[in-house]
This record gives sequence, C-alpha cells and structure tokens, in this order.
Amino acid sequence: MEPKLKKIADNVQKIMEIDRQLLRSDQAVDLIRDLISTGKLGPGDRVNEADIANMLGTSRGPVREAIRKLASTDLLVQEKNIGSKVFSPDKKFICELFDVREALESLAARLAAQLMSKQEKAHLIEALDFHEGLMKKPDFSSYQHGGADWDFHLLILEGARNQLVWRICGTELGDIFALLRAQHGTSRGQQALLEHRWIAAAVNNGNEDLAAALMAQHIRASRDNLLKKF
Amino acid sequence: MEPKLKKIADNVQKIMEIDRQLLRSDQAVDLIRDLISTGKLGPGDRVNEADIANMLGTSRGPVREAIRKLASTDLLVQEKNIGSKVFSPDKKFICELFDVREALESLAARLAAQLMSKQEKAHLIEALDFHEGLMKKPDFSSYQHGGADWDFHLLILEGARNQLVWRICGTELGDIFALLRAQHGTSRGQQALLEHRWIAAAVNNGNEDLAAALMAQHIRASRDNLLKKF
DNA sequence: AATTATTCAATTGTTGACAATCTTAAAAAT
DNA sequence: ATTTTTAAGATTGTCAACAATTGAATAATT
Repeated sequence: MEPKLKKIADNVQKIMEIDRQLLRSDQAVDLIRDLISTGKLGPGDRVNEADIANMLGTSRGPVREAIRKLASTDLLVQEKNIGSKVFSPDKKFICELFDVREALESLAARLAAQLMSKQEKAHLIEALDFHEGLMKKPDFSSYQHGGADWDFHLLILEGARNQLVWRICGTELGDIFALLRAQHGTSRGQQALLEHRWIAAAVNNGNEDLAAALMAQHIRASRDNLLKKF
Repeated sequence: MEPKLKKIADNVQKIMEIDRQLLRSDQAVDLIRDLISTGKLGPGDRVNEADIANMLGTSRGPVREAIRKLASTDLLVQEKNIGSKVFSPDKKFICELFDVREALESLAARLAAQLMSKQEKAHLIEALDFHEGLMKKPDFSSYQHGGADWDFHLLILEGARNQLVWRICGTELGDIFALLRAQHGTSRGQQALLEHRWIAAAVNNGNEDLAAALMAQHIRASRDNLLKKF
C-alpha cells in the first residue's frame, strides 16, 4: 500500500488555504487540484475518498461529488468499485493535448489581438518584464518559472473574451498541464520568454494572423521540448 | 411553479431505456442527458434532485454526483443553496461555441484525412447516402435530420483518433449542441448534406488542407444559419 | 393599501450507517 | 513448495435521516 495521502492528512491547514465559505464539494475540488499541481499527488496515485474527507473534516459525500467532477475532465480516472487515480498522461495523449492547445490558443491569440484593451495589452508587457526579472534572480525555481510561463497564456486566454475557450483551455486543459508541469518542469526558459514577447508584440499591433501563427509555433515548440522527456 | 419533471416522473420506463448495470450516478447522467436532448427539459428549466431520484428509484446522493458532472461542462448551471437549471445559451455563447467547433473540428477533419482507414472512409459515404435517403422520405422529421447531420460530424471526430478532441467536441460540446438542436432545429437540409459530401471527398482523397478548410466553412455557415433564429 | 414580520413548506447540503465489492493475507489442500 | 480456498480488512456504492437555507404564503404593523 501507498498511504501517500495519510501522511499529508495530518497537517492540511499548513498545506493550503481552504475557503470555508465554499461548498464542501468545491473545497474538495480545490484541495485535490492543489495536491496535484504541487506534485504531492502524481500520475497513477490513488485518491482515497475517506482520506480526502478526513483532510477537510467532512464526510465522503461531497468528496465523491468532487471526484466525479474532476473525473469528467480526465484529471482523475474512475473505475467502478475500485476507485479513482490521478490520470497518467502518455506520449500519445501529450501529442493530442498540444494539438488541441495549438488549435484553441491560436484562436485565442487571434481574438486577443482583436479585442484586448490598451490596459490589458500594457499588463501583458508588464507580466513579461516581471517574468524576465524573475529569471535573472539566482534562486528562480523551475516551478516558479512554469507558473510565470502559464500566466502569460492565461492572460491571452482572458483577453480573448471567450468563456468557452477559457473553460476548456484555461481550466480543463490547464489542470492537466499543471499535472505535467509538476512532474516534469515544462518550460524552455529564455527561449519561451522570447517567443512570448513576439506574440505580445503581434497582439499589441492587432496583427491577428501573425499572433495566431506565432502562438501555434510556440506551442509546437513547447510540445517538442516536453516530448524529449518521454 | 413548473413541475415539468413530476409529470414525466410516473412513466419513466416508457421514456427511455436505462442501463441498470451502470452506477446509479451514471444512470442519472444518462437520464438527464436524454431529457435535455429530447427537449423534455429546455433552457432554464429546474432540475430537481428528488424528482430525478424518484424517476430512477434511487436516493439523491448519486443524482447529486450526476448533476455535479453535468454542471462541470455547463450543460447545467448550479447555484449554491438554490439548485440547478438547464443552461440557457445566448447569442454570444453560440458564437463562442461555433468558434471553438470551427477550430477543433477543422483539426479533426485534417487528422481524419490523414488517418482514416479505407473501411471508415467507405462508411462515411454510406452514412451520407443513408442521410440522403432519409431526406427523400415524406415523413422525415427535423429531429431525425439533425441526428443524421450530427452523426457525420461524429464520424469525422472518430476518424481523427484524438481522444481529447473526441471528449471535448463529441461529448461536452455535443451535449450543448443537442440542447440547441432540441430547441431550434439546427440543420440546413440539402445544403448541409452537400457540404458534407465535399468534406467527405476531401477526406477520402487525403487532402487534409482542403478537408480542414471545408469543415471550417461548413461550420461557419451552420453558425450563421442558427444565429438567424435569435 | 402597502410594507414588513413571521411562519411554513420545499429544496438543498451534509452526515453517518449499512451493503456490496474488491484486495490482501493467512490457511488448507494438492 | 505451489496452488487453491477461505476469511478478514479496506474501499467504494447507496441510502435514509437530519440540518441549513431559500421561497412563498400568511399575518401583523404602519
């Protein structure tokens, strides 16, 4: 047995802040998401209902609802009468994931180039400057770096003003991407930042075709980089 | 009040076949999906937990899990302490939906052109012939027509061999599309069939660029047609 | 008459217990 | 020693009851 969760269970409060206003089931969703995105739970790890319930001080009912929700987007995999595990992405799935990201995020970049406000565009540049500043520090971690990288993509998705793209790309695929990032550090450092700057420039100029093309290329490069580790 | 569900509740068995092998929560998912795709539940209609539970002869626990799952893809909308309703797509959402479908299904058409087997390609043509046959019958309903139309898109999605595109487009967006179809009959009859034939030809020839472009155009036309009704 | 309290019914949120199923490990048989 | 059987142990699936919240109808107040 592998009671990974039980070891964590004791000091939950120290692990993350939980919004007690939320429904128990939403608290459970947040907790499981956090456990995965911080690498405390990895691909194939069992997610025990009772353990999660104990961590939150609730019963299993809400936890089951949470697991059901996360399984509906394949972050967890549920088997009847057996339980649920964290999804294990293989090479093929990663190719599929990046194909979808390429299609949807280049759409998002195109929309962002059309729709982003002056303020948002300025904020985009600020975020890149901040990211660059982070990288110059001696103690910048791969984890932070991956976070800053993803933040850029979220800003583009936000600027696209498309709720559906946001949910699919930002939330659903984002969860799986967080899982990948927690396991393998999936950023290409300086080069990724450079490509982000090109994309931001195209978005700022309202050059939608270029923005879309650059985003597609960026995501393909990102995929190739990740596939090397498989 | 609007006890739409309670009237249905009595004769559930006659409404649809339910697979009793499945988990109760999956049975509930199937039931709710069916109620929506057949138009028995429409946008804004309340989905009462106890009613669904009564229809299936179960308790509310599994029903809550089902609602949670369907709400995670926005087919249902959940409000804390108030309940859940069927999602009400507005004009803006429909634009978003079709933008996403255009991006993902043209990707699917491209992949299908590369990957579909001879058998699958033949089956594609058969499906179109069958569809054409249906249309010539005097009693072909708009409902059947919409089903046959969607079947073609599913065949393409299947041929793309991309599990993620399948889940997002075929399942998630498919659910919402089924809701739209049940409310407004969303097919353009003869013209849609013709465009399907063009796409199928491109796929059969392995002409991926053309297949993708034709699919994108087809979906844009489909969107414009639907938007007229809003 | 209009507005505010107050009660009551309906619905959701949560729980703890029980039943069904699977897993593991010990015991029995070959 | 290897396999099979059996029996506990742990985990999931389901339920029925209770608590909390909301919505609506009634009563009370101005």
